[in-house]
Amino acid sequence: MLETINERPAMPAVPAATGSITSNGGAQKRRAGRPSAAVLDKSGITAAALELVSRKGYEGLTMAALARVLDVAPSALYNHVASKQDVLLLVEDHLMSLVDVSGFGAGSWEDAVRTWAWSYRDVFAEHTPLIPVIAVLPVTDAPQTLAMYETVSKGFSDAGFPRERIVPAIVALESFIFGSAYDVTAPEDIFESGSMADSTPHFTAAVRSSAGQERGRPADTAFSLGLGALVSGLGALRTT
Amino acid sequence: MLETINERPAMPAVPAATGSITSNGGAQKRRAGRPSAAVLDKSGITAAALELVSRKGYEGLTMAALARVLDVAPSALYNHVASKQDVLLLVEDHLMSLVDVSGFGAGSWEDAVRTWAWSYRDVFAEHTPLIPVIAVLPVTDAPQTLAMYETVSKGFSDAGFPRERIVPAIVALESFIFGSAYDVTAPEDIFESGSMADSTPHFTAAVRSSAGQERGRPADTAFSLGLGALVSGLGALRTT
DNA sequence: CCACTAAATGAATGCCGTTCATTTAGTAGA
DNA sequence: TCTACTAAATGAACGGCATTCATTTAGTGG
Repeated sequence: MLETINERPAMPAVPAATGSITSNGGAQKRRAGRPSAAVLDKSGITAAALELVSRKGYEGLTMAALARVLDVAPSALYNHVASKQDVLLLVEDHLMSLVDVSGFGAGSWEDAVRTWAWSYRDVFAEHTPLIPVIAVLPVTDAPQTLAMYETVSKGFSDAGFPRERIVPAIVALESFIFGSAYDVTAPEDIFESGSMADSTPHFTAAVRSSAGQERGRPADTAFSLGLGALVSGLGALRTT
Repeated sequence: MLETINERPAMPAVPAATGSITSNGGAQKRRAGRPSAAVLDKSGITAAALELVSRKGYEGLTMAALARVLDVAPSALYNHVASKQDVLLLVEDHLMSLVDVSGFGAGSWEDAVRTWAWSYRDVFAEHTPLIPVIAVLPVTDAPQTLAMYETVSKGFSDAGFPRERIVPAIVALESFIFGSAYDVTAPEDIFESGSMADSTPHFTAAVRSSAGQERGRPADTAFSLGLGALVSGLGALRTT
């Protein structure tokens, strides 16, 4: 019965951004002698990178293309970011503000986790090239990411999780979410065994059988199944 | 009590390879006029790529470097593979033969899944750049991968899984495994919130608390926790 | 010995991220 | 108003990358 309590939440998985790209957080200290009309700043670079990605995908996100969008020479970008990796970090942190954490503090812990997990997966399914970046990104450099973790941690704590289990539980859920985000991008026929079908009878039968019965995308079925297992398994760790 | 039944299996996670790199499966049809002493073939390219990766990592795996290892001009590689992506595919499929599926058919379904999952994660934790490749790789082109799926599918089927649930269950486990493989590569201090610690009290407390109590790598704790939840949750789908 | 062919060659191409000496243009203080 | 200072933009260059292609090399069946 896992799937019946684990349907996708009805709320939009990707609600309006809570963190808009307006400024770089006041970190920029205006000092003597500085020209007032800087063409570039981190928030502008972030916005341009996001627009470029949505139009051309991540292969289209090059420093040259980014500079062209901003009507600037490629080398000018290096006055504001240290590397292309830095640009990816900016984008990644912004995306974290799109993840829906509104369920924490509102309803049950289970519902909150499900809403969070679905929207988290949906956001990064569109941005899988950033997933390797996240794995290496120290949260210090990523205020929006840190804000998300704070909200989620509080939600777990309030739900009765022992403090020392909170981080491992979140990490386990995130691992599942990132892997599932890749899964969304897989071609539909990825499991067609083709000419070797004869030598893999069990697998071929399983593939055919699941393909027949599916409502919606295969990736959604697997995500729903795994998320249900994780929510009930991890939920059992609560002490209250 | 999840963790007590979910300890890492005592068996070596990465046993001796069952599939050695010896030939290209007899796919090469010798025809009239062909010179007998070809310097290159797919298995040789795979072995060289693997050696290169283990010595220099994936940044070191370039077509030029690969050609140098094989004592050949870079362009010569293109007589045997269509692209660098093709090389990655060859490597990826070989790695699948290193995943330990010996538990299926031997002990309980739970133990078999745990052994498989730990070794699967361990193999790809050393090869995270291949994870995006797997997501797009049709199994047709990957005989070792297909062989693994066949063994695992049979294991699930014999354990009493309804046919239509087998593929989604495997996909859910794999998603968790891939995400967890990234987690292994994360720096230890990735969650140090640094100067922003004051504004994230719950998260900071959770991080400190888990860091204190950990036996072994943090990634292992999270993997153990999530795997336990998945195994018990998915195991409940069995009908016998 | 010839005709054929798989395979290796090496030069060239185009794109990439990045560097750096130089120029531009605004501002604060005299 | 002039001068000194500085952040930011410039454009040419660099080295590395995957990939292409006309050409050469060297075995083999007829």
